[in-house]
Amino acid sequence: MLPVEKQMEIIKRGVAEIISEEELAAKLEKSLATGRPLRVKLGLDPTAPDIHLGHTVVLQKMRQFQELGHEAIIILGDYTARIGDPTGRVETRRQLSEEEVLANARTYEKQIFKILDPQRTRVVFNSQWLGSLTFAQVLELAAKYTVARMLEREDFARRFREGLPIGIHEFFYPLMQGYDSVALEADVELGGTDQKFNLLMGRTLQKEYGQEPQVALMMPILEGLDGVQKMSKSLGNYIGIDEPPGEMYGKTMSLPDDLMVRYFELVTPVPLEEVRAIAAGLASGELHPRDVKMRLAREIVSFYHGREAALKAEEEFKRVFQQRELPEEIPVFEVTPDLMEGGAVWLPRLLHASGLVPSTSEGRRLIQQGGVKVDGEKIYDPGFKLVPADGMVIKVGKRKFLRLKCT
RNA sequence: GGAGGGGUACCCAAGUGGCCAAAGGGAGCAGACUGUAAAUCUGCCGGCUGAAGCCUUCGCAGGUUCGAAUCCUGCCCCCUCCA
Repeated sequence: MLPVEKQMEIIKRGVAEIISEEELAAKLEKSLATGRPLRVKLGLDPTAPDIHLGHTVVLQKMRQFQELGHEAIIILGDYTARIGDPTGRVETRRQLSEEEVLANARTYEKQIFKILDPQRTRVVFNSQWLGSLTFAQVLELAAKYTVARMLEREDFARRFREGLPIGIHEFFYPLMQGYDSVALEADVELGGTDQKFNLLMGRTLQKEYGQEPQVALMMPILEGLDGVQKMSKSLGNYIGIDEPPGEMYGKTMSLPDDLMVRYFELVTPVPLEEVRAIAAGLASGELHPRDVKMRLAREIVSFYHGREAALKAEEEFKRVFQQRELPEEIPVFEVTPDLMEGGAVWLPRLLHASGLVPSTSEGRRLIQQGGVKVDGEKIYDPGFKLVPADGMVIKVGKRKFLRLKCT
C-alpha cells in the first residue's frame, strides 16, 4: 500500500468535497498500520440500467480506491427500487418487479465491471438487510432523526419552501441509505454532490448505532454534451459507455472546449500531472484545443473499447469531418418501385422513407437550408426529383449518409 | 372542510375573444466560418406532394360565438393559505 499522503493525493483528484479529510487520513493511517483495507461503499439504484459517463465519475473514484488496495462494495438498491423512488414525482414511478430488478442488476454489473475490477468488488443487494427489518426496528430507525433535521436537506428544504409536495415515505430514503452504511460498517461512502445529505445521514446513523462514522466523499456532477445541464439520458446529452466507438468519439468531439479538462480529470485514467500539463498547455495556447479534444476522445474510447477501436474511430472522424470524405461504412437503402413516380423519386420522400428525416416537410426544410447532398452535390430545390442510380450516396447534414441500392 | 392560484409545444415561459401554429429563452437541427459534431453568427424548429391552402395542437369533455389557448359548465391533476 502507498503511503497516506500519496493515497490522499490520488483520492482527492476531482472531488467536490470530503467530510472530513482529517478523518479520511486517520482511517488510511489505521488501514496502513493494520493492513485492513477500507470498506468503500457506493449505492446504485437499479432502475435505469444504462450507465453513461456521468455515472462513471464516481465509479472511476471507486476504481482508484481499488487500485490503492481498498475494498469496493457496490450496493444495488433493489429494496428502494422496488418501492419506487418518488423523487421525480410528476408521474408516480412504476414499481419494478423482482425479475426486472434482477435483470437490471445483471446489466449493471456487466457495465460496472468495465470500470471496476470484478475480483475486488463486492456487489450486494440492500433488500438483504432492509427487507427483514420489523416495523418496530423501522420505528427505532426513524426515531433517530427529526423532521427539522430532515428539512435541512437542500432538496427537501427547497421543496418545502416552495410548497412542492414531499411524501412522508421520502423521508425514509435517506434513512434507508444511511442504514446501509450501518449494515456494512462502511468506512467511506461515495456519491455525487447531490447525495450529500444521504451520505451525512450514514454518518449520523453509524454514530447512533455505535460505529465510527464513515467519510463522505462527494464527486461533482458531470455536465453533459450541451455543457450546461447535468449529463442524463432523458436530456439526451449523454455518452453511454455501451455506445459504439464512433459515436463515443464523435460525441466527445462535440463537447464545448471549456469542459475538456474537467472530463480528463473526472472520466479518464490520465494521470493528474498530465492533466495539469494539458490544462496549462491550453491556457498558454501551446496546445491546440482540437488536438486536446481528440486526445480526450481517444482516451475515452480506449477505456471502453480498447486502443485499436479508438484509433479507428479517430481515423473515421478525420476522414468524415475534417476531410469531408465518405465514411467507411454507409448504410444501404433500397429504392423500391412504390417510391418512384415516372422513374424518379421526390427527394424529401426518399429522405423520409429511408428514415434520414422524420417527415417530408423536415426533408424539404433541410434541402432549402442546403443540408442535403447527392453524390457530393448540394441540392437546393425542395421539389427535386431524383433519378436513383445504384451506389448513389445521399448526405444529410454532417453526419448522415445513405447509399442507394436499385434493383 | 373553507378561501385563493395554476395546468400552453421537447423543457422553461409569454399570451386572457380574431393580428395565434401560438412571443422569448434553452435544447435540437441546418448553413456560414473554422480548430471538431468547440465558439460565434444566420436560418429552421406540429403535420401534409412541395410552401398556396389544408389538417391537428394550448389538462380532459362539452357549450356560447361568425370566430376560443383566451368566455361558460362539468371533470381530472397540481400548488398556497386557513382548519
